[in-house]
Amino acid sequence: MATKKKTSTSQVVYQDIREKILHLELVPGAALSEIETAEKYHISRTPVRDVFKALEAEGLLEIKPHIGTFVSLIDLDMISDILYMREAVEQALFKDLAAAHDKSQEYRIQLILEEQKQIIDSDLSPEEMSRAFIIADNRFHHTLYEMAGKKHVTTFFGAIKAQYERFRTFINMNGKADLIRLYNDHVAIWKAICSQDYDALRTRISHHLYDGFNASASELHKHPEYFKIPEKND
Amino acid sequence: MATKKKTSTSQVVYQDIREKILHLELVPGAALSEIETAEKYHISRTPVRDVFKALEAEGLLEIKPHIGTFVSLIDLDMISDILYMREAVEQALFKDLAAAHDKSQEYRIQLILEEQKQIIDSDLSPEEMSRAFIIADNRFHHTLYEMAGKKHVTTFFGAIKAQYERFRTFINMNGKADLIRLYNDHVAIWKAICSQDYDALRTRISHHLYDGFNASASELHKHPEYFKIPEKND
DNA sequence: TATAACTTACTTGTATACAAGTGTCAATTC
DNA sequence: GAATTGACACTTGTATACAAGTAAGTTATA
Repeated sequence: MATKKKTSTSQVVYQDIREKILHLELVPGAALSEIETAEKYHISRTPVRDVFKALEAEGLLEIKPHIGTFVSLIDLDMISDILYMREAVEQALFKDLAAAHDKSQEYRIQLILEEQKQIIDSDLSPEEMSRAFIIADNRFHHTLYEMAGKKHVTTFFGAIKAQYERFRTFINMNGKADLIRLYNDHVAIWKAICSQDYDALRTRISHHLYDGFNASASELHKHPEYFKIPEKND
Repeated sequence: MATKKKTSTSQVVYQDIREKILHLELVPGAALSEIETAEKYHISRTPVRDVFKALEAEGLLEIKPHIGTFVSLIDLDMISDILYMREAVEQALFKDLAAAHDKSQEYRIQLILEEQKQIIDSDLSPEEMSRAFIIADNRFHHTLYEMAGKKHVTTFFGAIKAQYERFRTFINMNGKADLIRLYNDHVAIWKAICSQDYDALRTRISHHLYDGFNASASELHKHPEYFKIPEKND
């Protein structure tokens, strides 16, 4: 659903544009032309259209027929709902995992946590560090899903998480302090799962996802044009 | 994300093929040719490709380059995970809704429940009745999401629910008895929300989604070729 | 007869010309 | 001068020819 193994040509273009959107090199609202994009990558409009359609399905582009193709605006309302769903699922799933905990699999999480610690302690540039940590962050969550026997949860959240990661880039929630906070959350969550401390688990999960999101309202005024205006329907 | 307002031509083809897949007129594993489809609808390959790509993104088609395009197999493992996520989200969301219940909005759910009752009591054919009820069923859930201030949850589940509805067609979980069971669940859930009976709410939700799914294992042998074989990786 | 190589018919991928809709801007008209 | 009209440049939508890869069937060969 999210992972596509198309032909290498369009695959490269897809990944490239996708990352440019997620890293805000292509800002929300920016116009993309099929012809210009085709010339830029030395391909024809056909594979470009395939890429645009795929990115539209992911919610990263908006194709307006006969008008143009634009990078979608960030929808804070949607991100809020995504985090809500993710918390609800992780509350249930991590609780189940704690109840049916398999010690023979502990090494998998410990390896990931160690990797995250090394990333934080490394001398990578801020950008490289945050990108490396995001990958390890996703692996932490997805490994827990898999250990709970719900590996398809990864697929679903992966498709919609693009929205959230773009927002995370915008508020620059990738400073070292933020990464350390996330790492400490991961350690605490894992410890709570192993020790079946359900109260601590619930508390940690409820803060893990939302804290960065809610602390960022002050950043929004810098580029209000990046954000979708909430519809005031009825 | 899920709802697309493309040009009418390809929109019609998209809806038509999508419904044929969901209603098992196009069975899992069946081959679809771009050229044949184009000739059938009197259009060219280009809009057909657009439709195929959209259905692939939805997980209903599988495009194998230079080999063919096939209706995806039903992945029971994935459906199980979908139901798990949906239950987790609805447990949290309906609980929140009960806690912050707004009586001025009760009429909206009551209208939907009344509509569902009329559908069941009508003299529609079994197929028409089940299709009408599924629409009203979706509206029930989605209205509750919206009342809880989480309307984007609808978008998210809508995209992945296609998988589940196809399965529901297969096991023929659309007999009058099933519809009545679903309706009674809806009434009970709504009553529990209004009366803030959290125990009853939790119990009803946990059965509402899973009961039909788990009771259907005996039906699977009829067409084992429709189902994806679980990968036994490591 | 068995096997290997090749022809062939099929698939999707790509390039490109043209159709059709949209918005801007200038010229025309009142 | 202001409003309207129309030409034009731009966009994506569509049709179609060709490229390239796959698999099966056939033929030739050992």
